[in-house]
Amino acid sequence: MGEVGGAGKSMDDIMSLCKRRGFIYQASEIYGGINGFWDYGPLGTLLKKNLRDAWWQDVIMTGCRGRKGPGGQAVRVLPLDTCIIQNPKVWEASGHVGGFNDPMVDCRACKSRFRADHLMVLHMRPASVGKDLYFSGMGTLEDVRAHNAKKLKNLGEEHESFEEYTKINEATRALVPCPDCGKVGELTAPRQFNLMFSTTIGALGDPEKDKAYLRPETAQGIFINFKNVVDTVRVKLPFGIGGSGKSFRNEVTPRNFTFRSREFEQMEVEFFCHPDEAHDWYVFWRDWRMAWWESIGLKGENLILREHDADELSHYSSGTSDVEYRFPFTAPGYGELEGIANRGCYDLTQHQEHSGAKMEYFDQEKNERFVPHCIEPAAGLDRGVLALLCEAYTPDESRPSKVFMKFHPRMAPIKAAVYPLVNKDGLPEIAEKLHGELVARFGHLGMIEYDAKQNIGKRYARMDEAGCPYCFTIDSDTLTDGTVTMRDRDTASQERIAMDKVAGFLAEKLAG
RNA sequence: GCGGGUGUAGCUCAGUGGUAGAGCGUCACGUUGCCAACGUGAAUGUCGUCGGUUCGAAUCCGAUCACCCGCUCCA
Repeated sequence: MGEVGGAGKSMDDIMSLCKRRGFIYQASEIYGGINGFWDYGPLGTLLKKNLRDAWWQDVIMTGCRGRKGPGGQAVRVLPLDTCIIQNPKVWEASGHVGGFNDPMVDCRACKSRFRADHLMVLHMRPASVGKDLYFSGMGTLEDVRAHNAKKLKNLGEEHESFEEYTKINEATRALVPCPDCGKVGELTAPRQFNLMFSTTIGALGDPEKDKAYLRPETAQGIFINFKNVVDTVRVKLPFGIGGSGKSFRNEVTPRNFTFRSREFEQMEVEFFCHPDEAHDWYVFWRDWRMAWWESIGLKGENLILREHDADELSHYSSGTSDVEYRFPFTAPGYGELEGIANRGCYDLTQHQEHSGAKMEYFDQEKNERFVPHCIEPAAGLDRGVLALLCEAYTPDESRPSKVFMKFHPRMAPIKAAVYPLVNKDGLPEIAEKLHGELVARFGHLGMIEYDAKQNIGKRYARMDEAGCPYCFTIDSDTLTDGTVTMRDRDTASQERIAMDKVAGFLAEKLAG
């Protein structure tokens, strides 16, 4: 059954439309699927491309669409395309290898989580009790005894064993109490949490010795090339480096359609500046990124900019905001589309320490040497696509399709459709000519549909579900006065416009 | 990872042990000509997968996979 979210839309209905119209398919579907992976169909691929292209155009190619920076200067962002696989030391420096590599144990009852190799189990069989007793805690034997002091008070000093939870067999684990809540049998088996996908380099590679990782974020590729860019491109601080690409995370629980996928695409910028300017640039990027998502059709109360509380911030960040969208499955809450973080000099410093390469920037005018600070606007492309799909989905009982996809024209996979009202009387020839002209001019932006089959209502209805914003229909009047019917998706209204004005009309609408 | 639910045609679903179904969509032909119209016809299925019970399984049992929901997780 469809769960109706805050936006009043059913995720089940959206998913079924995505399949039906070729937006998104389950990956490896004919083999039963694969958890956490999704493929894009023809329309979905175009939608995703349009969103990615808009980001490239607006962020990289036109420097925030010409918006002035906090000091009134033009914003410069350079493109970069780095490898999914890098030297594993990159991920040691970034902190992705390490902390989360240890086996963990969860308590199902109180939800506490413990390092399995720190969790110790004390096994006793006191004569006074005559059966097996188990106690748990962290640290040394003394620590565990102290932790369980009350219970151990009258049980003496003798014990059968004292060992790591990881060394204990499954049957015995069921008898061990949680060190926090004391409930027995609620602890899970030790589990390895490694959110990075690993792979082996070389056809004869050793799985351990030649181990490498698929990147969990594109950002590190930018940091490790910071010096290259500074040294080989005539560029001065402040400036950004950005790009888009696939990243991979072994999510504990892939969920919510494409929202939390194990393979996903990011659009990230690292914007480098003087430490004193970092906060102003953070505010700039935060506000502009919010405005950008609004500009492509995510508006109103479904989109919010949320500043992180102090206790949410990473230890190195002095400010982080999320652009969040209220998806049907998060409502009344929100899900993150993009995080804008003031990361200080953390990343460059980490790489400087781990690699030994100097990450300092020398400002000749001020004769000042420093490690730049960095603002990171990091967006999820697939999440953006999902938000566009959810936002566009518009139930409408009054129209034949019962639903239409209200994409912003700039995002729409199909930009326009050209139809002869009837498939005779010379109309197809005129329609095909107009179609050809529109393809030549707008084909690089999206599909231009042509269809002469079936009645016109059916063709309009199909375009409603595909989210095509404008249909142009050639009829017998076109032969005499040169006008065509422009049918608007959102209002289903019709208007006659001169055929030679169609391209100009479309150009204006698609500009965004 | 835990708990609950679901899985039959492209989509929505019916089918509780005995020949695989419906509506919509798709395609063809005819008619019509500005909103899935009408008529006629057609194509489309590893019944999620594997195994078991049975003379016989979409149906009963077990395992497994996938998706949805609630917790958890999201460095």
